[in-house]
Amino acid sequence: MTSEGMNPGTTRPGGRTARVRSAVLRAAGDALAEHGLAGLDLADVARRAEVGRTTVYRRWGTPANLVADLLADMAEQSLPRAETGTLLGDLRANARLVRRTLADPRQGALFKAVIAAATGDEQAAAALHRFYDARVTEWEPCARQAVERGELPEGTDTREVIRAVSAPLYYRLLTTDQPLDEATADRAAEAAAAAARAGVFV
Amino acid sequence: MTSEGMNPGTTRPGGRTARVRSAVLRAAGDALAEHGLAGLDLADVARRAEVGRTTVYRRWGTPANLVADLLADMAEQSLPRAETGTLLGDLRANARLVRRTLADPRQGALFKAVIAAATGDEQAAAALHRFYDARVTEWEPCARQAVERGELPEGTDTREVIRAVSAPLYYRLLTTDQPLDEATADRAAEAAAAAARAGVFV
DNA sequence: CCGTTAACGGGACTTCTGTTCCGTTAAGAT
DNA sequence: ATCTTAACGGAACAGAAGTCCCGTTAACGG
Repeated sequence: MTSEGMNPGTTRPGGRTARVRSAVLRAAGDALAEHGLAGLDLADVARRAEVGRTTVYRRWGTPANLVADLLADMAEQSLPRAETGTLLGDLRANARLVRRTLADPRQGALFKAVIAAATGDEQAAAALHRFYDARVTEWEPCARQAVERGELPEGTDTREVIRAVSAPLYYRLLTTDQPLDEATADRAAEAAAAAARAGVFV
Repeated sequence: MTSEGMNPGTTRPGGRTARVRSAVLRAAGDALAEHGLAGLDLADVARRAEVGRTTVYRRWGTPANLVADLLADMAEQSLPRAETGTLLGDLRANARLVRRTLADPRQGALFKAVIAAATGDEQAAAALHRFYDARVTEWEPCARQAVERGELPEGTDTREVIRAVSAPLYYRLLTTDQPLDEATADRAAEAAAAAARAGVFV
């Protein structure tokens, strides 16, 4: 007796199933970047992925579920952090990386869409939080090393320092029509460094 | 000859038309707060507002347009700024106000939904930008007075100081599952003040 | 290599979103 | 107060979104 309440893709995850998944996720990413979350039509995704319409409905069911799976996939590819030797140097490298990602037309649109999905669905939100957790974990050592070097006060919340770098960039992307240029990124890094040095994050 | 390409509500904006608009916007806000953007059904909004389904489709057409109109309405009610006499005091008051708004279940959900709408529609995005422009304009004098008092360096971008306060709060709301407590708000205000004093925003 | 059956995919079917039509109500002008 | 017609609202209609059925394909175990 095989358990019945099992969603498809779990018993035989390899071969065709894996190919379908990656094709669908790629297609979903493209569709999101082009039309945003509101324009995400599962039938359209199936067509782009050259996969049966029924398959997409069966395995993912809703746009939000599809986005959640896409985020789980994105969380696996982490961007390696910098090692410049100074806190400001490392934070600036991080800020510029984030800036470049958000300013890129395809990636920027994709991130916007994914955030939109997370605002309306618990599972997508959880997936998004895991994604950013992974990113912060990758870069957190920059701040920890700064504490060890004596650049930052003992007891600093190092993860919060990393988040302080990204926050203004995302805020600008979402709430203004101002461009995300490199000067903005550098300013974000400097602001985070200044606040951290002042002991705001202890 | 009356011009034909005129959308409804422009020639006779008073009386019934105005009542319909405010009822629909209120209903749209409720629906957004409850089900988020994805669950925003125009038929449902019409039912809540006790208004003809056809009317909603004719005057707004899409969820994004409805959100854009809702934002235009929200932008008119601005929250009065504080006057504590010090930069940190004013920024803290602002941070706590933003925190309270975002942490409130109804308002927080509404803001999330509205941001989601803005990520996928140009008009909604423009309306959102105007909304935040209005908010920043209301609070910008706090930073300007700090410059005049000598608390901040000459040439500081005062609007950017105000934005620096909100950014971490929105970032936390969207990308983490951590609670938006008052300590977080105070930290955001202190970080912005520290960065501004260090001359990051000149 | 072969057998079992998980997962896929095409097509018919159902349900719901959004449009059109047209009669009714009331805003604004005289 | 009266007239014109903008705007509303119910009902019928069209089209798309999503589900179900069932035959086909291929993953995994032996």
